[in-house]
Amino acid sequence: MEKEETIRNSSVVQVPHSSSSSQVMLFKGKQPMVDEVDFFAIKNMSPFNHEQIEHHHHVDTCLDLLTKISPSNKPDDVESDATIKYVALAAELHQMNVENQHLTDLLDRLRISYKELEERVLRLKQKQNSQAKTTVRGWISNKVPRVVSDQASESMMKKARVSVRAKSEASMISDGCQWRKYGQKMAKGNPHPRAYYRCTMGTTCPVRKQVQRCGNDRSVLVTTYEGQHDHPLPPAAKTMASTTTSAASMLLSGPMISADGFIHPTMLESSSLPCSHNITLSASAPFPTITLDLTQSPTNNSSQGQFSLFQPILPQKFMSASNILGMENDSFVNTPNAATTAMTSNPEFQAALVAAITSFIESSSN
DNA sequence: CGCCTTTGACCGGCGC
DNA sequence: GCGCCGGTCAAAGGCG
Repeated sequence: MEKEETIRNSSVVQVPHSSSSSQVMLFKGKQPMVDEVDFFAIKNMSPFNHEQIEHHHHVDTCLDLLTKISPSNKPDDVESDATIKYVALAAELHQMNVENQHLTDLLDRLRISYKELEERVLRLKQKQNSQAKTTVRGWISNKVPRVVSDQASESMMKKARVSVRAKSEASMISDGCQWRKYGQKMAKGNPHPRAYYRCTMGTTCPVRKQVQRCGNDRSVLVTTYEGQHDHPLPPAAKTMASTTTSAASMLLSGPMISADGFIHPTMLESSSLPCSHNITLSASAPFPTITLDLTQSPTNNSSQGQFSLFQPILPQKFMSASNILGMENDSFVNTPNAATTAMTSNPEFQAALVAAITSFIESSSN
């Protein structure tokens, strides 16, 4: 009750930011007129480091919503409509705060897991080196499991796939890119053919995608993306590229790799990640695949669930996942490694991605 | 004519 | 070694 009262008596204003996104600031008590707000003063009042706010672009998730306020500062009736919106926003911010805590915990566990895996790889390398020295002419038996090299890891990164499941009657979802079909095959276990496309927006672009209807549900179109674009993209395509690239990076960044060195798709499932049912992982050979399931949503149903990906409404929705991470810029597609590194280093990525997708689906249903 | 799709052939990886 | 399978190639044909 105390928390709810606190939220009701809090106000939120949009604060212009240097980037394309805007900041949401929460104020205690009566909502100030925007003209009266001294943003620098507000930032200085924040219990958080000023520079931290500037760099993280998501101060909203860090605000303390539990602070008590004086009853004399309740908003009056004239402001009730706006207050309702503020309350909704404040509640959302609080929810994000909780999710942030969950993800922080998850990140801690992943760090531990990564550390253990790193040590294991190191031990295996040392063991392999010692074996090579003791073998005639350094010959290594192919019976000895080979340690994945850095080059192999890089190759694996390129081979990582992001699969998007969406309800659609169209033969192909619109994702803002230009594609050329170069093959079609019948895949085992699915009565529907699988079509192969390559990106034609760049002469040397390595990005490919496969489109196939789900064998169990014909209304579900499964689009699998592979590779990273090597050319500038239009905004709609950029949002998709950033989403799939970061999803692939998330896939390979370690969440599903445990201390024993093997991939465990169930790790995310058992984690505290919110909405984890929307993201599934496949460790099946030869390529690791992350699946973003857009067919299942609390507000989704069979009659409203059909949509085309990246209609005009979508860029903003997916952009929110990029914006919240402060990486919405043109250089992104040309610096995938840096971008994905930045993205995976941010524990809020998964929640932002899921939130963006969920938000889009909800918008499509309305 | 250029670009696209179609479709059978071909290739390489993998399991038996 | 062989067959299966996924993925790609490239010739042929369609379309604007």
